[in-house]
Amino acid sequence: MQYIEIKDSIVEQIGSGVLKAGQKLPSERQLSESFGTTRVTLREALSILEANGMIFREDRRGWFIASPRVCVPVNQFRELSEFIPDSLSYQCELVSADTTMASKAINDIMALPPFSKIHSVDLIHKINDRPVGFVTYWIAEAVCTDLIRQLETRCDLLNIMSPVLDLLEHSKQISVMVKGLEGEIAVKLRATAGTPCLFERRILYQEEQVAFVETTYWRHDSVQLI
Amino acid sequence: MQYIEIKDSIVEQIGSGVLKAGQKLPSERQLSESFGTTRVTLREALSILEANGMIFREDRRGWFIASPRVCVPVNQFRELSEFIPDSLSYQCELVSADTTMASKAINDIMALPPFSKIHSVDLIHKINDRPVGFVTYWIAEAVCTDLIRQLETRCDLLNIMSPVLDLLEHSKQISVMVKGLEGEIAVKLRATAGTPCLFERRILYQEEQVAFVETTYWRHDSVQLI
DNA sequence: CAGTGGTCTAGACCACGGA
DNA sequence: CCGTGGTCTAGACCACTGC
Repeated sequence: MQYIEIKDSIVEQIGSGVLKAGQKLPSERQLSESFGTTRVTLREALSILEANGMIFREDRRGWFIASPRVCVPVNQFRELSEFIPDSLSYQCELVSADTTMASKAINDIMALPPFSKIHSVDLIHKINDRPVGFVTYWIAEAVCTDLIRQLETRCDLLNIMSPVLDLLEHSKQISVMVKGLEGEIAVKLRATAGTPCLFERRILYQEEQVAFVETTYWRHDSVQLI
Repeated sequence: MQYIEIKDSIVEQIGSGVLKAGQKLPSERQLSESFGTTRVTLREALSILEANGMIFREDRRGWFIASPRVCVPVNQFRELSEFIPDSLSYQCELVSADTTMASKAINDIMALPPFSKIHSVDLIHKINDRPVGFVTYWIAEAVCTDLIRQLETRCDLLNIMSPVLDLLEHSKQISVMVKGLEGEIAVKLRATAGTPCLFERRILYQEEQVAFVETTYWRHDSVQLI
């Protein structure tokens, strides 16, 4: 199995420090020539490293060396920024935020009464300018009437909502699994369709009713849930 | 993108009930011919379905339709058997169990005093006769001196240790991430090297010392952590 | 033993990223 | 506009599974 040797060779280069976090690998054609093989076989080797989170791909941009995973708390509702080591930069990008009638997809999870309105917010976590997490919030309007306006000037949604979240904390439901990225979310995370990712969903209840849903797709090389 | 159409076509077949959970797909050569394409492109489509946990691969055995994910509690130390729906069968297979001096790999995590002995136990969770989880336990000998002997007749380790675990529960450390399967574990889970899996580690402390380490590699299509 | 999946070759074209 | 990664073709051989 030639691709195992290629993989090991690249692992060694990373371990020895010749290849550093964030650095771009040479082009697939160059690499396959260096290893005396074809692109198909080379890509097999890269896929294994990708599955292990040692390298990652940005769609049509190439392959890069991954940084060590950032720890993300799954049981606390705290801003990700608090968990980023000083050596890395962090930025949160607001993708969209508005208040609308619940769609079918939302109602499948929230089971709201007819004509309920919810806040729907999408945002992206960026570490060292790389998008690593795509988050969607669905929040019953009554829970935080002023949310959208506040997001116009800041995007630390969990901070904004922290008083509310503290109240709801007692009945939460968390779910974590692996999913493949698809569609808009894949594009926003600069991933190709089908890239496996870590999927996390947190639901908070208020009087038996779903009040708060957070859904995050994490680039799996970037985070570790704690 | 031809492989997207192929993927969608298979998704539809699964949705419509023509393909049922556990069922084997036709051979890659047959499928690629039906779709009028090559094996490479067909495998691209299958890989996306695999990343989404809709189908899974058993090394050299073929492709199968996945069952819905089983919920696995990550915050409680309860036997998996309690969480298996009645429609599925569950079995726990003891791979190895013995008491030895801690190796380097173990000490990197447990940081034990010199010459400490630990119980080292490997076991496999099987659902419907399919191995879906490979678990390794490292347990300080003093914590449960009689463990190995008890495992000779039963393999519900968490039940056996439940009184101890209840005592240690107050200081636990949990970590979840995606990893690629490799080596013996890949073989035992009938997976090919590099298959992404859900990796879970739970550590319990006793008086600032690591007393209990549980490491699980889950086939990602099979489980959802809650 | 037949057929399968795993691995590999040697090309090709296209759309997109970045200069 | 060049080079890149994404996609695809049409084969091939081998080791293993399951009969």
